[in-house]
Amino acid sequence: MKKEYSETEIKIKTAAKSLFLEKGYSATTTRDISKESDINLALLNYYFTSKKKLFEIIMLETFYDFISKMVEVYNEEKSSLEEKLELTSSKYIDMIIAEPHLPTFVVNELKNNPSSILKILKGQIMESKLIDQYNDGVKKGIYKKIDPIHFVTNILSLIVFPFISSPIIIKMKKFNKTEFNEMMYERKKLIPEWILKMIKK
Amino acid sequence: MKKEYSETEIKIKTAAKSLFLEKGYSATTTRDISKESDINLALLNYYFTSKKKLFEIIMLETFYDFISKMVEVYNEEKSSLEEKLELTSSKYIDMIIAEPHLPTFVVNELKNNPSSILKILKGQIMESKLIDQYNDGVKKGIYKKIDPIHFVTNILSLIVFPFISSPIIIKMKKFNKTEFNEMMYERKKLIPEWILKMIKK
DNA sequence: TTTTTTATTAAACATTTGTTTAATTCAATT
DNA sequence: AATTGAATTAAACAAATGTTTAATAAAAAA
Repeated sequence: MKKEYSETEIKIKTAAKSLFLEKGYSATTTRDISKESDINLALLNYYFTSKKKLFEIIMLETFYDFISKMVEVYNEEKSSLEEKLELTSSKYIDMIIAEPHLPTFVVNELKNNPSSILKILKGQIMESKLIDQYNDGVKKGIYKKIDPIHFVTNILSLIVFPFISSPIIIKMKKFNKTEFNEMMYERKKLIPEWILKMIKK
Repeated sequence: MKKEYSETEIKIKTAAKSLFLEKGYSATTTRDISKESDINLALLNYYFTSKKKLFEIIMLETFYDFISKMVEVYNEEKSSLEEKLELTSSKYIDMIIAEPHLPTFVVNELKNNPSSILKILKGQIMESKLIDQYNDGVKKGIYKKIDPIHFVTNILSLIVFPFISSPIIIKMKKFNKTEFNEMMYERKKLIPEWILKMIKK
């Protein structure tokens, strides 16, 4: 599954990922990538055939990393539902603070590159331990009976959307970036509490 | 404030908006717009000076429409907090179902066109009647005391993010588009309930 | 060392793209 | 009807862009 990349290939991929994340596919030129990675323009096609192929590789890897963080936690055997919520919230907020362009990139370029990339998702989330635990709670009568897709959607919404809409939030609150990040750190604790309130009877 | 547009200008704007929404600024060419609107290529610059200027006009109008829906409801004098939540939820979900590319477009192109466009927001939301009502609830001891930015953020997150991540949801649940829309109709009722649970002590 | 393969480079190529020009058509005014 | 100004058009232009070529340098194999 994994490919061994040469030093040059890694330089190209690193620069390309950074640029694609920041500006998107169309606004990034092969010359941008060449300059940023400090490699000759022709090497891009020599190693990756085309800009599009290079993009697809990066897109796949990035999306996989993005989803894996969730899938891993959701399928833990030992931890409780509450702990899974806390871990997800904490890990995702840290990850996106480290790479703020990540969510916009993922959701934005996703609609163009559909099924092939999304195959990763197959069953990994909707058949996870977390969903089992949620359904158990429903059976026990402590959680409301609603399609678990809402549950999963709400978690991701509360974590990810604030980053996507950060320019709006920053403007509304006259925040600087640090203050915005502090707001997101606050949410690490708040989101699991909110989610529990939402599902409890 | 409002400009009177000729028939040709409207044709250009309509086509441009549709394409910008679907493909974004960079991936849309002036020849695309010319073809889609069935007007001569040169007329684009004749009426709108440049692709960029045309985009800025459309961006501003679209963002204004997007925000106004919220601002209007949030500043109603008569309605209760609960009613405002229900109206916002209902109106936004209808609006986005009618134009599914809207949220991705807004959040995506927003990071490039910052302050000038975001001026619209100034005070309109954080100093709205809704926030007053929220703060009243806090004073009365029925709502938890948390920065109202979380309140506002959560509303928008639960409404908008599912649309942005619709390809993921559709894949996870093996939905078709109609089924996805039905899920969103369900959320019209659910979101206000959830939000109330989140803020109540 | 010689040969062969791989990696790297500068230049060129063919399209695409945003914009402009100059001519023509159309509509309104005199 | 003649004139003026606006609207529309086809063609051209210059710059940008993805990709390829052909030559050279470096590394590996013989």
